[in-house]
Amino acid sequence: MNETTQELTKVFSPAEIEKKWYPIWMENKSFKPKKGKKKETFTIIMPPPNVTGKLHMGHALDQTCQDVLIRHRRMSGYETLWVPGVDHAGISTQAVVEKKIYQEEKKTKHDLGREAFVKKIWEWKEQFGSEITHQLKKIGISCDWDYFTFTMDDVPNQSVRKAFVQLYNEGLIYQADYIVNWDPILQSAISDAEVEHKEVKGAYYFLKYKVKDSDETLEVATTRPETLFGDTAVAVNPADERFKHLIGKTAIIPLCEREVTIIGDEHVDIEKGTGCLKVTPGHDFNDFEIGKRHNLKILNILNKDGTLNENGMEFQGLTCAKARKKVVEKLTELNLLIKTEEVVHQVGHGQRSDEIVEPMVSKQWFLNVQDMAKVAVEAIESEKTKFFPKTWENTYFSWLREPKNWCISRQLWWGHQIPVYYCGDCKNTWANEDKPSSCPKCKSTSFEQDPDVLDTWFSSGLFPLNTLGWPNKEAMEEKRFKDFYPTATLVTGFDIIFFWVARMMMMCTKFTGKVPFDQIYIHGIVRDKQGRKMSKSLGNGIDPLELIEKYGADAMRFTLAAGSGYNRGLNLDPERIEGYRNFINKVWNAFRFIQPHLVHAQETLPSPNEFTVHDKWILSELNTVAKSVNESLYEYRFDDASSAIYQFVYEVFCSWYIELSKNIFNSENDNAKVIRASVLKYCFREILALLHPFIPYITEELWESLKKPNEPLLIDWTFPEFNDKLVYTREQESMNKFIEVITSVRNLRASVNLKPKDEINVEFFTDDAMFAEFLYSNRAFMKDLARISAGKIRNKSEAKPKKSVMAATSFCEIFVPLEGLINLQEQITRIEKEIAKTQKDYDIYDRKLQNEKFVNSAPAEVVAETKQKANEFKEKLVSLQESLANFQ
RNA sequence: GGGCGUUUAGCUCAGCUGGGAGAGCGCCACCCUUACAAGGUGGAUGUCGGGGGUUCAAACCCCUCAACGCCCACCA
Repeated sequence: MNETTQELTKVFSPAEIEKKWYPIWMENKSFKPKKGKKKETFTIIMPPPNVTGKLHMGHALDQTCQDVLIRHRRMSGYETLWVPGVDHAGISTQAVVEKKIYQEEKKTKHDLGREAFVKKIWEWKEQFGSEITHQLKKIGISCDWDYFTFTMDDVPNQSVRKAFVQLYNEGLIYQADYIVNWDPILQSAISDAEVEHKEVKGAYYFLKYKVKDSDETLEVATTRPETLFGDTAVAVNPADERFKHLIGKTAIIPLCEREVTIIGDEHVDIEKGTGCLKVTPGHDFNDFEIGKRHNLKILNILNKDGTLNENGMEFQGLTCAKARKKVVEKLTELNLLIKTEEVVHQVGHGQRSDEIVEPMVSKQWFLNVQDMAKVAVEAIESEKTKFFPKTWENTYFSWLREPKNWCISRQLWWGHQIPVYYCGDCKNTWANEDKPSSCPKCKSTSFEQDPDVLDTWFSSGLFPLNTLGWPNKEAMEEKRFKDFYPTATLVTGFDIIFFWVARMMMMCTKFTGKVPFDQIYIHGIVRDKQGRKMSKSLGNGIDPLELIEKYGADAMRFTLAAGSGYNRGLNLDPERIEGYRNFINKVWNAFRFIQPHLVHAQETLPSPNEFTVHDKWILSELNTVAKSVNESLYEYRFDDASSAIYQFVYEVFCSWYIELSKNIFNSENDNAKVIRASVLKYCFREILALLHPFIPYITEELWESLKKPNEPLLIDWTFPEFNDKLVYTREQESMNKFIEVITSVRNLRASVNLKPKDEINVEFFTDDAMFAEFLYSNRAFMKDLARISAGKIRNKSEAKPKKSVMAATSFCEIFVPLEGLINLQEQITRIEKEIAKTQKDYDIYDRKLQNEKFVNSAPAEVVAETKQKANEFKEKLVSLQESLANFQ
């Protein structure tokens, strides 16, 4: 079947088009880097979705922004590379597979053993791990799949080992007994950043602590009475007159009757609580610090699963929550509980497990980030890397200016195992990139690797490097590390500025001396129509795959792009998607109109002396749009870019230029048809190019019918740019006047309820000679567009017809004689209203001009502009007033 | 407790370094006019959160109050 003669349906069907083009782009290698007309490369590293992830609106937005950018830069002549990947997501993947195995085999990971369990995870990954990738493809993303990187692949693993060993040997990675956030569900330490504080109802319990060899008792307030088994001191503020004299004495902890010293520490707030603090260095971050200052013993009272251990006496084996209840009961019994006050306070929860985290002291690996953080801060301060919008710097700085050393070890099995080895014979500890064959010190072959794995963000932090082959020389060569690093832009959400952006900045800069990206675009978070987060519990989630099925990927993409600028949220109303789907249908139908006329079109744009004013005007307008779209896309203003094109295609191209073409195609003037068809074709091709980054499928589909045989696919074609040869300011002005007058006539028709079929006579009165001439030469178009049967053009001084309806612009009066048809009073009212409105407009400017201070202090051009506006409204006002006088 | 942000038409939001308040959707009226009813033409709608200040001029700059949202912070 011949494409060009095939009847197109009135409504486009996205599904077929989408299915058709993705494989063609792939086959054509369009997603691969290619030298363009510009020298620079343009690289984006995709934030890798979790391997366990399901596509959600956040991904859709993230991917859309990146794809718009990459397609725009590709068409603009940069050598583009967009690297996709998937994250191994240590905790969540391990949890998913653990659950699955338990459901299917009733076995725990411990039943299987580490090796077998990890093998199971790999099997799971092979089977289900590419689901998210398939889903991403439906959006139409044009990344280079040959670069696809899984964060547990060989090269990333190598990069992690290399980075670790270097940091270790520099003394930046150290092992320490330190208080960390312990997740009792994961049974692993987690980093500070992975703790979320949530409001929880609790209570202050006021406890009685006896002072040894004294009648005095101390009143201690706590929300966690069950931790008293771990108390190793009681602290007061040394300046507190109430308790000063007790410092150095001994207090007796209730229940366990342990004797501890009463110490003085500045940390204790005299105003807060009772001014008297129980110190539990093993299970409280502050107390840990106090303990260090005073050399206190650390007592661990918890097991790894968060239950009390043998130090908990009779409460051993209970969870903290249960133990708390029992302890309170017991204290009440013993009359050691003074009172209880209910309180709502913030309690840390594990980001993944959603369980209360327990501060606990354990041996963990830490990365000293102090110096790296300084470098990362400096990179932004000196604008080596820029945030868009700039305000997100604050979030970045707030984290990096007071960095805490990063706890990088996790007690999991799925992840990059820490490359530290312990010699069983000489007790030597060392870090090694590759699996060693013997202890470097004593040559013993009896050694063990540290069982812990690294925090997932440790490997993510190296993603811009290892996706491009680092540190493997061959891989770097093959992946052209030198050409594509540093990358151009990072596109991501503000929720992972700490987790990911900061860490990439620190680590990548550390190992290469170069910042990983020139620019960082932070987009908003997709929320529902009412601005609420999309969540399972609210049931307000919108599934991108359902949207794609219902409206098409293009419509979804355009909607997301139109909503993305410098905002922090994108409240998605499904009705908007429908609106943009309709817009795409409009483009489709514009093509349906043009298509039959294309037989007349020349291969290239006609020479300027053959252009009509309409041609010059539309080419100028197109030029303006191309300019603003480019500017917007370099500033990540997807909203401005998409609305500029939308406006142009809908209101300028379809509503006017196509309408103005109908008269020509209905005429017998073959030459005019050739010119018009050629310009239409040129414009429409440019429009498709402008739209392509946003709505790639439909544009590629239509391009197929418009491209010359030797031309590439649209994805590989050229993005429109401002062309100073196609600027026709005079024609733009004339056309704007013409449009204003036609709108006025239509307005008049509506005011007397004329049907489209009813044709009218119109008399135009104008002293603007240029406009009069323009109007005369465009009279045929005026007739069609305003549905006029006959018209006259006269000077303003000539006599106006009686019994007419009238409208005025600043340069033209429009009269429609309508004897018998009009209600005189209605028309008078209408004109009076118009006069009032115009008077108001005029007054605004006139008042300014009356103000001497304005005339003297405002810039000359502002004054001149104001004068001109005032004159225009004055003219319109005079016309309206004269005409009203005529009526009466 | 600290920080950031938001408040503009019924809804979702633009509004760049101060110079006549905008868009989309929705709404109203009339229309199946030969690309498109997922359409056409025309129309209505706002004390730009409140109060003060700077300025010839404030949605925009400064101060202040209020409401809402987010992030960070040691669970007395």
